[in-house]
Formats: sequence, C-alpha cells, structure tokens
Amino acid sequence: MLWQRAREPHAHRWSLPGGGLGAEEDVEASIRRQLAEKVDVRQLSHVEQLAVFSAPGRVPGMRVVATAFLGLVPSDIDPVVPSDTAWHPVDALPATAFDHQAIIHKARGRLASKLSYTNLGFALAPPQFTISALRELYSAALGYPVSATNLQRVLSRRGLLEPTGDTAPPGPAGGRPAALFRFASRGMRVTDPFAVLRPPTGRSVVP
Amino acid sequence: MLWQRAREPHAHRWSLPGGGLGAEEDVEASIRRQLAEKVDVRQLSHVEQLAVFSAPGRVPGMRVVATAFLGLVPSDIDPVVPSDTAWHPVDALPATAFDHQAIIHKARGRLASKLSYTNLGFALAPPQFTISALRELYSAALGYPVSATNLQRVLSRRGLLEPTGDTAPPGPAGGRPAALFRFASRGMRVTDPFAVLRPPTGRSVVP
DNA sequence: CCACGTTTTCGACCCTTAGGCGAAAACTGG
DNA sequence: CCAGTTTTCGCCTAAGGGTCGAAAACGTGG
Repeated sequence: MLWQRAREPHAHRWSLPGGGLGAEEDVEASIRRQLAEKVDVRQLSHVEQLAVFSAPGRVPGMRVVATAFLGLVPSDIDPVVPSDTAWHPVDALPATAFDHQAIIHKARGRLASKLSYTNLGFALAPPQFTISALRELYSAALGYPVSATNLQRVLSRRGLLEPTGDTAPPGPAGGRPAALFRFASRGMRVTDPFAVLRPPTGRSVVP
Repeated sequence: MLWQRAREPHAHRWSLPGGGLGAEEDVEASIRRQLAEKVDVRQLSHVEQLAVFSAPGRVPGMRVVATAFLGLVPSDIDPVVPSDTAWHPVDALPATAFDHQAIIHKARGRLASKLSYTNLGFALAPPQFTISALRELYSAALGYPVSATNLQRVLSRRGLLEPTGDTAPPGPAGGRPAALFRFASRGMRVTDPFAVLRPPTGRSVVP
C-alpha cells in the first residue's frame, strides 16, 4: 500500500506510509498511529519490525532515520483508503520515493521466509478458506507456484490447520465442493527448522 | 561484552557498548565506530541489526531510541579491553542497565536460530577447528548439548565444512588425533528451511 | 611392547518430513 | 446418464536429521 506524496522532497512520488515518532510512543505504536491517521487500516493482522534504514543521504535535505515495519492485512479485507492512497501489486510497483524500493524488497523477503517456517499464513488468510484459496495466497506471496497437496499436508502435520466441517460451494464449472479450514491459532507460532540444534530431549530453542 | 557505566543514569551498572549516531554515518557504521573507540574490537566476524528499542521510558530523563546489533567475535580471539570493560558468560550476567537485559535475550535467540539454518558458525569459529571444538561452540551458543556426529554430517551435507587435511595433536589423555576443518565460505549463507515453499524446480526464495 | 583407557571417526539403521503422482470422490451442465 | 471439473486422499520416493555402536588412532602404565 502506497500513497502519493504531496510535498517535497519527492513530491508526487509513491511512498510507504509513515511519519515522525511521538514523544509518548514507541516505534510500533507510532506506525500504528500513522496508519490509523492517514488511511483506514485498523485490521492489521500482523505487524513486525523489519529493519532500520539510516543512510545519511536517504532523505534529501534532512537527516531521517526510519524504522521499517512489515504489516499484513487479511486477503478478505479491502480497507477504504483516501484518494491519494492505493494498493499496488508488489510485482508491478510504480517508482517509489527515497529508499522505499529497498524497504519493500526486504519486506517481501521477510514475508517469504516467514511463510516457510512459521504459521504467518494466518495473517494473510481470511478466517475460513479452502486449500486452493490458501494455495493462491501462498503462491502470490512467494512469487512461485506451490503444490496444494503439499501445502495442506505440511500445514496439517504442523498442527496449524484445522477443518471447520463446512464446505464451500463449487465454482461455475462445477467440481467437488472444497472443505473449509481455519488456522489453529492466532498469533505467530514458529516451527523451528532443522534439528541439529534441537536438544536431545526435543525442547524448543531458547525457552 | 559489557562495560561499566561511569555516569548517571544507571552509574556503575553494566551495559552494552554503544553511543549516539553521527551526522555522516548510518547505524552500522556508528556501532562499529563505538566499538573501535571504546574497546579494541576490530575483529568483528559478523554484525547484523537486531531490533529497535524505543519505549519512551527506557532511559530515565531523556528520550533515547536505540538500534540494537548482534556482533560476533571468533572464539580464538581475545580482544584487549579497557579496565571498565569485561566479557561475561551469557548464562551468568550481572545486573544490566536500562533494557539491555531484553536486548541480550533477543540477541541470544537470534544467534541460536541463525546457527540452525545458516552457516553463521563461521563467525564463532577460528579459521581451523576440530569437530569437538565446534561442537562445544555450538553447545555453548545454543545452551544445550549437540551431537558431534550430527553436527559434522549436517554441516558437511550442506557443503559448509571442508577438511584442511591437517590434524590436531591429541590431548594429555591421548586419543585419536582430530581432523581439522574450516568453513567453506566466509560471509553468511542461508540454507532455506522447509520445502513447502521451495519452487518445483528447486529455485531459492526471492531471487 | 602389550594391554588398556581415551578420543575421534565412520558406517548402519531408523524416523520424520517433503515432493510427486495418480486414482477416487463429489459436483455441474447438457 | 455422461463428460468435464475441481478437490481430496493414498501411496511411493527422496532427503535430512537422530542415535547407536564399532573401528581407528593415539597416550600411558605395567
């Protein structure tokens, strides 16, 4: 989600939402406030720190140190945004202001890897979904196709997916009705990768 | 590595090295400068951003937003440090200033997980090492014992370990001389965990 | 110099998890 | 009732980690 800058520097160019840090808030409270002020995005399903961007010349004319965040919104939600704000497909972005291109690139990398070893999919998916819908979400987020069969089995085996019992009606072309699922837990859960470092008894990493 | 604060606030308490951001440097250049100024640590084998700590009251009396870093030094190096600075075992830390306890905790978690799915061990290990020495390093960093057999095979299979051909002399109690190894590449290399999200052809994540 | 304790190394076997394929199931439309 | 579609499920294979125990290579003490 980008909005078009009104003022210099980089007027009229698309940029990530953000703003200055207030005296009584930390950076996460700040970015949530910025989003709530400038655009109507209250349904953030996940927010996490990405990185600090602090190159001296990243904003012409003044020194700005930015803490970039990765924020996710479920796919079923289409927040109303002001006229200067719009959603863009991450594969076809317009020219962006400052170093925002690099921030977006880093954000996408973070999303891709966290989709692999966490249940972060819950933040992208609606409350209920079919496996094929989830497959499309994952494919879009990752940038390459994933197998629906595998996705279901892997997520199930990790205990992240549970059936609701309901089914979704088939499409116009027919087909077997798809079973509906939901994510087992809200909030992030990490499935620790690799076992070299797994304690002999099977405890998790750094309790 | 901690040093004892000379001035208020939190005088005489142990704290992480750090300092203000200069006008002509980014945060990474800054932390490297701080380390070079205050203590003689030029052999940093790895430096990465950890997180921003920005709670309004984290430093009493003034507003300080800190970008925390994780920095590693190979185990064979014992940098000379000023009299107010000392290395502490991470399992037996003294009382620390501000929120540095939380920073250290986060750093250790990051180190533990990156040891699992990257070759970050290269930053902890000396140029040459035996498998048992590496095993002790990993065990210490992770906080629980790891199997030497497994460690060798896993790292070898990932192509991270290569034999030097030499052997280390046995200890005072005798024993078979241990073969010496080195890490195949300096610089961080990520072995992407889990394969659900691996493209059908085997391409890596986000080229 | 030979038996013994020590440390390292290597191989064998098992288990868990992912990837792929194809058949069966369940539905629509004609 | 039949053809076409979409989903689901089971089976098989491959890869990676976990464990165990035997063999290799060394020092030491009798």
